Amino acid sequence: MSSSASSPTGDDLVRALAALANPHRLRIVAALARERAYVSGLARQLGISRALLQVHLRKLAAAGLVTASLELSEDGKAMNYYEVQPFVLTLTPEIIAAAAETLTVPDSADQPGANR
Amino acid sequence: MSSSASSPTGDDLVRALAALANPHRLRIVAALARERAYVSGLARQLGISRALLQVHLRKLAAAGLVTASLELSEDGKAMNYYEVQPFVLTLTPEIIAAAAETLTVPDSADQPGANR
DNA sequence: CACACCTGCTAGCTTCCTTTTGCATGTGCG
DNA sequence: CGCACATGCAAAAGGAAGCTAGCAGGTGTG
Repeated sequence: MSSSASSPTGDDLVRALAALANPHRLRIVAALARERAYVSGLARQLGISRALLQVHLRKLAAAGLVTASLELSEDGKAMNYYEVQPFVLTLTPEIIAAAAETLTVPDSADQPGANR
Repeated sequence: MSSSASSPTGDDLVRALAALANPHRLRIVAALARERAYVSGLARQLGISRALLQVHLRKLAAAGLVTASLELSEDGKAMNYYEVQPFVLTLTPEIIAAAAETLTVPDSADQPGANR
C-alpha cells in the first residue's frame, strides 16, 4: 500500500529508487503506463525472457510500483495482468533529508514497530 | 547540463536513481542539504571511513547531485568542500514512460572483455 | 494426443556494488 | 622532526544483483 508522495520512509524510498534504477524496469513501467499487460505478452513486447521479466516485475511489485491480478482469458487461459500504480514521487534534497532520518540502521536487532 | 525535472534522459535518470538508491548516499545528501562539508569532517559526522565516503561522493557527483570545490582553510589545509545541487526530481509513470524512450540500448559492437 | 499458449520456480554463472585495508602526499605546530 | 590533520587512489574480498537455461504444471484446439 502506501502512496504518500511527499514523505516516504527512508527504507521505502530506497526500495522504490532501487526498483526504478534499472533500464529494464524503466521500460517495464513505461510499457505498463500505456496499458496493462500479462507476463508472456509483455516479455515478447520488450524482447526479454519471461524469467528475467518476472524477476524485475517482482522487484517493482515489492516496491509497490506495480500490482498483479490473476485473471482468466475468454479461452480459459490463466493470465497474470500487471499494471502500474499511479505514484507521484518528488525528490529534493530537503525531502531526502527528511526521509534519511527514518532509515533503518543495519544493526543486528531490527524490530519494525519497536522504535521511537 | 541536465537537472531538468520534468524530462530527464533515460540514462541520466537511471544514473540519478542509482545514485540515490543507497542508505549511505541518502544520508550524505541529507547531511549536505543542511550544510556543506569537507570530506574528512563529513566522514566523522556520518561515522564511516573516508575511503568509503569518497566512493559514494563520487557516485553522487557523477549523477550531478553534488559538487565539490577545493578550498584552503585559514591554517593552510586543503579542504574539499561538497554541497548538494538544488535538484527537483519528479517521478510518475508518465514521466518514466517518456524517459524510457531515450534509453541507450545495450547495442552491439560494445563488449569490452566480453567473450564466451 | 500432440501442440501452442499460459503460469511459475530453481540452479548456476557472471557482473556489478559495497567495503576494507593500505599506501602516498601535503601542510601547520610544538 | 614527528604528530595531527587534510587530500587522494588502488587492490582485494565479500555479497548482492542480473541473466540464462531448464524443469514442471495448467488449459484449449486441431
